[in-house]
Amino acid sequence: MDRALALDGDRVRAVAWHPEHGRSGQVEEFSIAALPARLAEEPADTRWVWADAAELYPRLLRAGTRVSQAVDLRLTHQILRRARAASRSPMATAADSAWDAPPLPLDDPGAGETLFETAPAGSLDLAEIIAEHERQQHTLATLPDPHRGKLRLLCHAESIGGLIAQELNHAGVPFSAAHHDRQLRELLGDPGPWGGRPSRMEALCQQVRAALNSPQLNPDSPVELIRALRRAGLQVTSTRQWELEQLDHPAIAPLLEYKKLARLHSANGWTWLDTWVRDGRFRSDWVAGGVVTGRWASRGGGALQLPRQIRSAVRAEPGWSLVVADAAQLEPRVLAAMAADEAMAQACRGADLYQGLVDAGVIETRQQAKIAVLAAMYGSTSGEAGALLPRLARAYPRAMGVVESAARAGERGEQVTTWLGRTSPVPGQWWQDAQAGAQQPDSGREEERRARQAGRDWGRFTRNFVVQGTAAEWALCWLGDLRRRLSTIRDDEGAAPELVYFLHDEVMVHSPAGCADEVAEAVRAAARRAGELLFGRFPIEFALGVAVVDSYEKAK
DNA sequence: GCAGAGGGCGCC
DNA sequence: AAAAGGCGCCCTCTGC
Repeated sequence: MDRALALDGDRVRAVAWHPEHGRSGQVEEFSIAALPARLAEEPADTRWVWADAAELYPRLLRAGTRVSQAVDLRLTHQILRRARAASRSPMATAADSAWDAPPLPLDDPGAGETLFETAPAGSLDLAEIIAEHERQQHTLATLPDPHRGKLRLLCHAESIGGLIAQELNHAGVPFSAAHHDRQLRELLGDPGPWGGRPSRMEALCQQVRAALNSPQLNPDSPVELIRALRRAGLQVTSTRQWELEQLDHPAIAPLLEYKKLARLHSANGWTWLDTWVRDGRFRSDWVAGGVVTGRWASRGGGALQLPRQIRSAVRAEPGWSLVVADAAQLEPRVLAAMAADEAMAQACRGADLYQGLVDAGVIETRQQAKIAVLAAMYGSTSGEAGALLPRLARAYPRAMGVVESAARAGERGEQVTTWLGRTSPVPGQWWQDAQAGAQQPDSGREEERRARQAGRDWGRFTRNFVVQGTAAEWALCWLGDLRRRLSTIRDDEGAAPELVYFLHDEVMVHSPAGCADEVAEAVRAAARRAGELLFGRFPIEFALGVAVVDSYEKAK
């Protein structure tokens, strides 16, 4: 049984909704404060339906209440809306005019194509929630097989992801501010007295100024820096690390060191620590489905870019462990499975796919295998990568066929879909303009070049979209199934493990030390389940690295 | 004084 | 030497 919830000020309205009979029962109304108790009365298999997990779930979590499942209408809408619009998507074959009915209440009038391009819409009332849910369920129910099953799985997993994002926000990553502070002082020196440069950075800055004979130089300004370097006789076109590394000059070593520290200072220095770390937890705002490909995003704190340099400050609490797991070479494995490429799947058997390619005699060295595989998924064609691609194409024509045809579709401006049915956006106006420009009677070589370039660029995007997006689907299923398994694990004292971090193909669980091994096994079991959910009996292995550690730095 | 663009770099 | 997908965030600089 579904039960829809709507928030209206500090009141909650709820009504039961049966998937086959439509709405049923009386509308109840109660205060927001009574919601946790009301949820606790409901059978555990109730599927809640709400506009958006971010609206209600944080309050429930603060009140100590968790829900096992809840349809997130916003996330589901996002998937279905774009799928419906795509000409070659599974949705296109569904005879469903209901989905064409615009504008849906979740849409902000005048907004761009995706809901995420706009500020969060206001909350929906109960009638709107029921109507939206009915439309979504109807759309899903009328799809032909196998799209129905796949898209249902995707929407379900996405909604669970919406819950998990809020649960991660609530939990936070265990983080030792004292340890981080010690590390900052070691690397950067003492913090500047009035927000100035820390002492080691200041010393390096002076060295650079002296070596370049530019006493006023601000090394944070690329314009000033290029000017000063040129004055010193160095022909530079940018201040990028790789370009500076090529130069032979006494200013370069301290400059590179300075830039490294400046990055640490601005991105994860004391200001960051004060802003994002509180009570021993680093808290960001996770955004499930925040990226077009289905990957997650984060708002604030740079949760998805936590530098390796500072990961030693991520520490389990005393008596607890971190169970850190990452999926090895997830994207090429996903590609092998979605292409049903048995030869490539054979090379995936083992912890190291790249070595698998070497052992299969496809490519000579592991390094070359890595370059070739990344090139296949990202669409690079030049240099060493380009030269290696024909080897892959000969050995694994099915897998290469999948990414090649996705690229060709993108070059034509068409949309592509992931394995479960997430659809890529249409190229923007700039792309249409470039194509139209080359069609004009007076268009010249420059216009044609631009159109071809835009086509190739979009082809690289769609090529990567199918792989990155399907990998995100695998990871979402992995995460969702792991969450279910964790809910039954406790140590001898009744303490429960909790998910605290998710990074595309990597998860972290903060677990009582006494059940950490059980958690590690759950992580492995969830990965196997994710593979089955997506690819059924197709024999593809998703190798995991799993570590039980006290600090994140020891995980890899 | 603020918004947005671009450079640069961290993560996958 | 630069290349090849997806991001977020900080800094500087520009333009209003």
